[in-house]
Amino acid sequence: MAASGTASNVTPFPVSPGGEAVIGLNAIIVAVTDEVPRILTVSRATHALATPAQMGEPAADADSPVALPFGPFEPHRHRTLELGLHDWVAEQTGLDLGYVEQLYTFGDRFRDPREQAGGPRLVSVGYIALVRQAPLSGAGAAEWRNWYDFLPWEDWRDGRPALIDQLIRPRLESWATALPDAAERAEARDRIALTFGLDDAAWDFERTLERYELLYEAGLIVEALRDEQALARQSGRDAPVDEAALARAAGLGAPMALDNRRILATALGRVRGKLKYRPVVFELLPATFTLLHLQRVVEALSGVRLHKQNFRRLVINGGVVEPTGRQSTPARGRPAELFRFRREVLRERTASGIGLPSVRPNG
Amino acid sequence: MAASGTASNVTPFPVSPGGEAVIGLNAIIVAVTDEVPRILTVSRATHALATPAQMGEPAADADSPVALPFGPFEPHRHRTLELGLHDWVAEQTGLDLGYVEQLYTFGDRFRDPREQAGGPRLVSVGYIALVRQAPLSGAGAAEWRNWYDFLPWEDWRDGRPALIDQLIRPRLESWATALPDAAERAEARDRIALTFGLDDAAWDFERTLERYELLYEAGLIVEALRDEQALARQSGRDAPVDEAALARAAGLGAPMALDNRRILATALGRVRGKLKYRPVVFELLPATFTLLHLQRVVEALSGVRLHKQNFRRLVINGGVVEPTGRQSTPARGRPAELFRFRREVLRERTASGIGLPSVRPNG
DNA sequence: GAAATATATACTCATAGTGAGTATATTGCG
DNA sequence: CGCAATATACTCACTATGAGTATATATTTC
Repeated sequence: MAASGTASNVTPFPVSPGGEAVIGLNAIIVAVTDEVPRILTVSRATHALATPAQMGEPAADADSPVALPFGPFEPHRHRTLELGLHDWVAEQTGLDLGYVEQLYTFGDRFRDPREQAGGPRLVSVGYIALVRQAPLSGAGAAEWRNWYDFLPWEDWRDGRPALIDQLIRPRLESWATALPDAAERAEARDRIALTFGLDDAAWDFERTLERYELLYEAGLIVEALRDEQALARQSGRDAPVDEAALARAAGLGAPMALDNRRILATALGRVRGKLKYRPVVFELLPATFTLLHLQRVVEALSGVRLHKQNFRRLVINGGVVEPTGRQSTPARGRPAELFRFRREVLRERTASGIGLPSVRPNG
Repeated sequence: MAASGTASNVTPFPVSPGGEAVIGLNAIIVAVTDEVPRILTVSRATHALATPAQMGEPAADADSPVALPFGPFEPHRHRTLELGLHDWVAEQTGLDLGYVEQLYTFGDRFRDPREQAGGPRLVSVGYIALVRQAPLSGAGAAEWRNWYDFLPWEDWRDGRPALIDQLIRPRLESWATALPDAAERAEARDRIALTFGLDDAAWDFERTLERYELLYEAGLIVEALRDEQALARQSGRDAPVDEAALARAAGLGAPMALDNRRILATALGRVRGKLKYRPVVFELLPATFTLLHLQRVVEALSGVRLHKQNFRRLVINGGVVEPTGRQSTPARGRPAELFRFRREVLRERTASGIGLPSVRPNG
């Protein structure tokens, strides 16, 4: 408003008549190494838009939350949103993104806290990129982090994570119990069991966003407490910091700047869903790989273990891979045949993904 | 640039440093009546941003292309993008949107031709809305149009549409033949057969965007000729209107303003994909319905015919619907039982959609 | 060198799901 | 009544899936 309120005198285009908005681009850059799904993060100090100094806040200290790579969208330089992303990711990290896919556009009020101080609405278009390796360079202080550091309840490869029974379940239940209305309480308990695969409900590894949102809503997440704080402070209300709640929340994964952890949850769900019906895993693998290697990457992303023999059958009979004739040279055990991705399937069959089983009640 | 170039003097926020961009919202509002999938369109004259008069062009005449409902995003009024959409759709059409889902964010250069004349980049966040009925009111001159008016090659309910063999195939093939490189030609022919289900390739009803993009790339679509014209004119090149090509292109569906037909193709693919794994059809149906009614709606959207007995089995065994005990009163034939949607499945099973078969080579 | 360990690969088998039918049941209508 | 039109039930072959067992080929250990 302040900035472009006079725009209508210059051009006939209505420039955000209801106030100002700026467009940014967020990159969720994914790689899998050593059976760990990793995402690229930047320290908040190097985060283009969210530098605390600009807000008059104290500069980012050691344990300031990390953020997803972010860059402005520059219409004059870039023909498309995706090309814009490609360019500044290359500048900041030295990575040349291969497979890129639009994730979602995030535009909720106060997702950038500076909006409370009269700043513009920050609308971010999020993109998922799948890359092969992890040699970083470039201007930004980027770092690869384990995806499950931020969403630790999502990794069921070693069975149901202990923190679900030890921390999440009791806290969610006491939150549900504290709800005013009886019907609301019942519905909340239902929702808890279903989203987290408790009792006789099955674990659905695609419901990542629902789980994050439930935890956020119940105030069990650092970001939820932080945002509540900020809102209270803004509206002049008394806002005592609940140190005990903060300490508890710290056990539920590492926090991130702004709503970046929500974006991460959205992205994980999207990637997991896509695995099932499009052969996207291969973007994360080298040109040749063993079937176990392929399986481990799928497991790392989906967060569940798969039946080895059936996985093999699925992937071979599906025609998604073909043998190279060469063999791996493992440290121990029998060598395995090296396979390559059959690029042709990208155009052939419609549903050529990597099949994933539905996980039964007992994980 | 002109408008908010002084923004940095007022606030510390980098407002589109690489030039200007404005955010808009596009609504793809879908209903199915009389076995016809319909989308809500507005005449371009009432289109909020794209009024030709604002560009000094001649006012919209009778056969000016229609457009998707469009509205600005007003950060001050609206907490979220979706709520903003909800509000101006209600104002313009009187519709109260129920199911709404974000589709995609479109931000390519020159998607609004006024950008060539120095206008800002128009970034549009598209939303799909599924609604039940079609009583229109409100300020805008809105109208329900058959979705397949714009994408006539997508409706295979009566077998492969004649225009694929009569118009699309020969024109695409002569386009492919005219390509300079031999490898390019071979690849193009391959692509044509695969995207349109020719020869021994199967028809994949989800590849709607690929088909539109192929037609656009081959210059067979009115919009492609129009955009090429505009670009040529802008760069000062000689731009003779190819009336013959335009006349031919008119046979391939009704054109739309801007890139709205591309948005429509994207949306159709999304809806078709979603039918398979989420029970979204019911947003388009009344509270109770016969199984045939349900099937016809699915067929209308997917564009293919389904096996009645198997559809019935799938939908009942899947627990997606439940009988009401009441019966329909048909004009002819045996009355059918009325069913209702089992809302519970939204929370229960993960994959409770309406199953769709893969269509075999001979449609 | 034999046994133990680790991994790869082949094969079986019960069960569920899918595609394509046939058969039968109800209605209105001439 | 006989017919057209629709609904509903049931069959059957085939394929896909989940969960195993069995066997092959490497390295490590004793």
